[in-house]
Amino acid sequence: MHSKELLKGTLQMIILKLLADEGKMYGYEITQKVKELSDGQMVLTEGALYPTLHKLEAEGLLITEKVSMGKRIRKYYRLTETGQSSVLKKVDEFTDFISMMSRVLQIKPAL
Amino acid sequence: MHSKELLKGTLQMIILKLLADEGKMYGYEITQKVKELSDGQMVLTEGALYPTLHKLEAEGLLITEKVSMGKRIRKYYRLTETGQSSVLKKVDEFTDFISMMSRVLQIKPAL
DNA sequence: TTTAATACATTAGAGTCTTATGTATTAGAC
DNA sequence: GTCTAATACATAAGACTCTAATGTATTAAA
Repeated sequence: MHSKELLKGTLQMIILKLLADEGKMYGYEITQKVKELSDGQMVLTEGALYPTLHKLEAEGLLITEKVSMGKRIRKYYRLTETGQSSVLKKVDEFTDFISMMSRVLQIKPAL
Repeated sequence: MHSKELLKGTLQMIILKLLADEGKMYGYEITQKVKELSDGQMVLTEGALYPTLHKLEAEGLLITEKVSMGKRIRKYYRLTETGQSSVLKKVDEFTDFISMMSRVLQIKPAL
């Protein structure tokens, strides 16, 4: 399945939505959760994930907290208030996008 | 609504699906049909449309037919057999994408 | 007669992702 | 005990797709 192009523009929303549901997560945990929820269909690459996390942090949607697990460091991410309102907006936009696409393609996707 | 990033990767499919439904169309007609079906929400720009049409033609999914309307020339596009089977595959991939995203985001979009 | 719509097209640049590469720790298999 | 896979972070070059800008030309309508 090379529907990878369809994933463009969804990564920010996925990260934000997962954090909204889970409270706080670290990068690697996000990749595993996405893999689990999609039954292995969707695999986030680090080259996409980390730059996106850093960007969302720089934009003030996320804040970080470093936690030492022995010698290994985990960087937990959490939504800011701005981030919380942003999730709602992005998910709404996505459902609007789906219904628009269904109309343009003239299909009725069964969920 | 800046959900424009979500549109990435959907243009080829939209063009192919419209041609599958309509038989043959010319570029400008496609932009108008998309605008109509999406109630003005989706506007194809020429910079995206024409390169994509040319690419699909080069890949053998479309064939063209030039028709003179007085002094103006219209270039009609039509699916090849390869194009026809490609549409089915791409639309299937899109519905799979939607159901996968619904699971990952843990939402139930109402259509 | 001038503006908007029709109709084609190209190009520079932006944004997002993939692929490749790098470092280091920890758990488990043999 | 040692090697491999999994865990955990990160950056960088390049590909791909789109936007915004620009260009040419015809036709309909105000």
